[in-house]
Amino acid sequence: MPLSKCNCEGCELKGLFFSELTNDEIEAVCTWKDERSYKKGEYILREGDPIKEFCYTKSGLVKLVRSVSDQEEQIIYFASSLDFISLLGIFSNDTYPYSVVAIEDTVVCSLRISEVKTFIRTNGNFAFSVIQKLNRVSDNIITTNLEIKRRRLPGRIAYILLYFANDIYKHTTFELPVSRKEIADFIGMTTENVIRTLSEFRRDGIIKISGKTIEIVDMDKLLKIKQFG
Amino acid sequence: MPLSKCNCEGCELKGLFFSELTNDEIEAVCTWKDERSYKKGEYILREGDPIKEFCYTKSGLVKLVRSVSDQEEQIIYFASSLDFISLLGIFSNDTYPYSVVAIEDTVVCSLRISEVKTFIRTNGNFAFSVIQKLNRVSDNIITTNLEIKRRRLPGRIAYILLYFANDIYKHTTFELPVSRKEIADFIGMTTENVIRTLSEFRRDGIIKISGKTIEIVDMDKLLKIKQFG
DNA sequence: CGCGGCTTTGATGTTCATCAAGTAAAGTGG
DNA sequence: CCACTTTACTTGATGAACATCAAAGCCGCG
Repeated sequence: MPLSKCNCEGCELKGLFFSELTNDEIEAVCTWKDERSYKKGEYILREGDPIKEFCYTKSGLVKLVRSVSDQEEQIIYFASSLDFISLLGIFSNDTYPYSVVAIEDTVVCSLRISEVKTFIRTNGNFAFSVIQKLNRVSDNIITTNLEIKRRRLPGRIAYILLYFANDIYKHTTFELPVSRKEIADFIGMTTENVIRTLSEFRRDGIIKISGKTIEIVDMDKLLKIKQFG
Repeated sequence: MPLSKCNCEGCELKGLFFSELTNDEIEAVCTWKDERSYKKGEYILREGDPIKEFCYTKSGLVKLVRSVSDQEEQIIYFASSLDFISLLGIFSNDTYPYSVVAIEDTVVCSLRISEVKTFIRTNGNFAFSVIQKLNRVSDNIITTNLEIKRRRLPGRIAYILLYFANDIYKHTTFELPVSRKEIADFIGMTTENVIRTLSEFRRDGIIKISGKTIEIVDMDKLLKIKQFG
């Protein structure tokens, strides 16, 4: 996995993450930047690994997972492009409390955490920018988990289908990037009941399923289930 | 609710929150500091209010709640002394996405958010300190919610009892600061089932209950229920 | 006193997990 | 490429976990 040539100036993240840095500073960043590609299924970070880098996704889709017992894991969050994947405890822990796995081909940009920490201490605007972004991601994770928690099975399934349709793919037809089991691990239900609910939605004409492809046919009904189910 | 005189130098938070500021800077902080006391049950912040202050609890106990419908609310977290209560989205939102209510008599210290933001931009070490602390709190909330989510009713009750006993009161006998309904709103179950489970624990000789007072009698058994229930 | 909120218990039905069994799909080695 | 293995998916039957409804006791407060 080779280092890429420095092309931060053209990176779509510049405006997001580096808006507070001067071009000279960005030059400096490039000397310790590392851009890597991961295939679907590959581990990007492993639970328990020492935190050495500050990572974010340039493109692709990843899941944050933690194992809660042998054979059992809990999915914390799905992070899409331009999200941070180093966040939970990155500045307060020494090791990652979760793993990050690519669920689609993903490009990750990593900065050495020590250098990021130095930048935070010396560049207040950069620090503020980091706080804002970390804050937004944590907020998202917390809110998403609360929204899931207050719903029952059909509502949870509706929620996640609409999440992929509206937030990730911005289309009513999309390829489910996750297995039924992964949905189950995310919403805290069993695989069988995830499948059953999807089948019911299909029988009721709310969605069409063919393998991993989902088409939302009756958006209104799905929204109502999300609201009241 | 009067402003207190400036006594930050002696505040137990100095080492926690202000360790990165010089005495002169702390002096400056004091000119826009506001310390207030709240009685049990009082609202400290209200969902939807504009975020003008950066608040933390000096002493007491509060709950972070959000209303999810008429008659229904969800408890996000219990914050004890020296916790931050302004966190979720404080640097990325304009209004509070949740309310904060005192569940015991509580003293809250508030700093004007605009001044805190300025300090973050001009004092990198302060910024870093804020990031660390926000990070730790978000991490706690996320982890707690995941731990609750993966358990069933008895495990969830055991979890919250042990949380109050070990983390908050550091004693096996304590006054439950929350109603049965509030426990229910936190763990995502009904009030009746919270009561039923507590009664079962009592019948099984795991705890003693008299009103709000809880005594943990069989710690081993409670720990096992927390682990496997 | 009496009202309203909190608590408690029981009865009942719904929701969900578990177990079982079978099918489809996807990877593996010859 | 095909037999083989494994993994993902699907459906049904059953029982456990939980919500809901109902009713009554308790307690603080006006």
